[in-house]
Amino acid sequence: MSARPRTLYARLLSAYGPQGWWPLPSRAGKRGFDSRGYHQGNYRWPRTAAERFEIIMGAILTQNTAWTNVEKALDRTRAEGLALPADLVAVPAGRLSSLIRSSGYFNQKARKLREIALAFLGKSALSARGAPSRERLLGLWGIGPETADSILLYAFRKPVFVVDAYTRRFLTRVGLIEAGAGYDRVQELFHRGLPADHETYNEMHALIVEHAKRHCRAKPACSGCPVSRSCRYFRTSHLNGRRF
DNA sequence: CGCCAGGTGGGAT
DNA sequence: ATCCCACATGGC
Repeated sequence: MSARPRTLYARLLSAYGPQGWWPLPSRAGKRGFDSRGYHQGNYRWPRTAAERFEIIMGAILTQNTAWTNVEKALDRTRAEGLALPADLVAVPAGRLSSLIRSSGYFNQKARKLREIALAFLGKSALSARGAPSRERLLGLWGIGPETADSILLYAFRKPVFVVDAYTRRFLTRVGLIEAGAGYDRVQELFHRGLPADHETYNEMHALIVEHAKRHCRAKPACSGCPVSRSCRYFRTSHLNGRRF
C-alpha cells in the first residue's frame, strides 16, 4: 500500500526540515538568509520587484539544469546591474547569452528571459505585483507548465503545486502514479491530497527535490531513506533480495 | 569517459 | 495526442 501525500509530506519534513525556498542569490549572507540565499523559516519573500523577477529568472534558467550553474548566471547578470525587465530588454541578446552561459542552453534561455521581460513591460503588461494568469504565462515562448507554476507559487505565492521530473520519479517509485502520468494528473494528486496553501506546496516541492538528490536518485540510494517503509520500489526490491 | 541536472518547443507520426 | 530530438554547461 502506498502512503498518502500527507504522510509523505510529514515524513520528508521531519527528515529534512524546512528548505527555505525559493533561494535568492542576491540575498546570500544577508539578514534572514543563509550563505546561498535560502531563507530561514518564513514565507514572506519576495519583498521587492527585483526579488520577484530574480525568482522568475531563476525559474527559467534552472530548466533541466543544476541550480549551482544557475547561481553563477544570476550572480553575473546581477553584477552587470541587470535585475529588472527594463534592464534585460536593453541589453544585446549576445551579451545576455554570454552572461548566462553557465546555465546551459544559453541562446534559448536568453530569448526566454527577453520574452518574459517584454511581457512585463509591454502594452498588456504583466503586473509586477499582482499575479499573472497561468494561461498568460503559458502563452509566452519558453514558459511551460512547470516554469509557469514555479513563477505562480514562488514569485506570487499562489497555491499551485509544481510538478517536476523529481516529483514524477518519486511518485512513480512510491507507487502513487504510473510512469508517464501527465502533468495535470500529478498536480491534482497533490492539490487533492495536501492542505491547499502556498506554504505547504512550497515546502513539499522543495522537500521532494532534496529527497530526490539524497535518496530517490536516478540510481536509487535507499539506505536511510525516510519513506522506504511506504515505497513500492523499495519493498519490491527488498523482497527480491536486492542490496543498496 | 558517461550520466545527470528543479524543461520546452518544434516537427514527425 | 504522443514520441523524438535539439538545446549546452558543469559536477561527479
